[in-house]
Amino acid sequence: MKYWLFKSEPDVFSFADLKARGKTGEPWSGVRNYLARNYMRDEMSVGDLGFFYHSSCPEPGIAGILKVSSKPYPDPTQFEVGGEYFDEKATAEHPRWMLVDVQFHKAIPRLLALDEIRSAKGLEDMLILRKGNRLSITPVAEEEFRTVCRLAGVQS
DNA sequence: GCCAACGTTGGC
DNA sequence: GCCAACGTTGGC
Repeated sequence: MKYWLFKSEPDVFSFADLKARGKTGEPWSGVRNYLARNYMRDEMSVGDLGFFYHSSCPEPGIAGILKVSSKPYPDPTQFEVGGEYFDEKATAEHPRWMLVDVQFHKAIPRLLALDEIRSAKGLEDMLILRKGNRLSITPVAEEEFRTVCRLAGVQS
């Protein structure tokens, strides 16, 4: 089992939105970065857990816990002609972008704010804190996962 | 709105 | 294959 951090702008799609999807979950579509794609395509397994991180908003931080709920499959938005995520070089035979579905796993009692993450002992190496880090999906070490859960008051 | 970081693009 | 220019991200 691996652990991850998924970034999303809550104005666009928030942890509450994911929770509202219930067991249906949500395709993590629109990722157009190769490293983030590779994480989904090559390294994720059904049942992996991840933090849902709110970015570009008044209160950036970890808002909840999600679960990877599907195997990787082609991101359908790459085929939507005229759509925001259309990729003219992608074909059904050779899709360029792969994604997984995620679903709500567990609420956390309160948002763990970015500045708390930054000042917490044991979280110094989290990739989200790296200056200029723009990856929308980053791996999280098991120790880091447990530390965040403890700080956020989650039984893990 | 600013600015630093950094991935991508495209000319050579 | 190099590298400058450009666009995007994201915290502040």
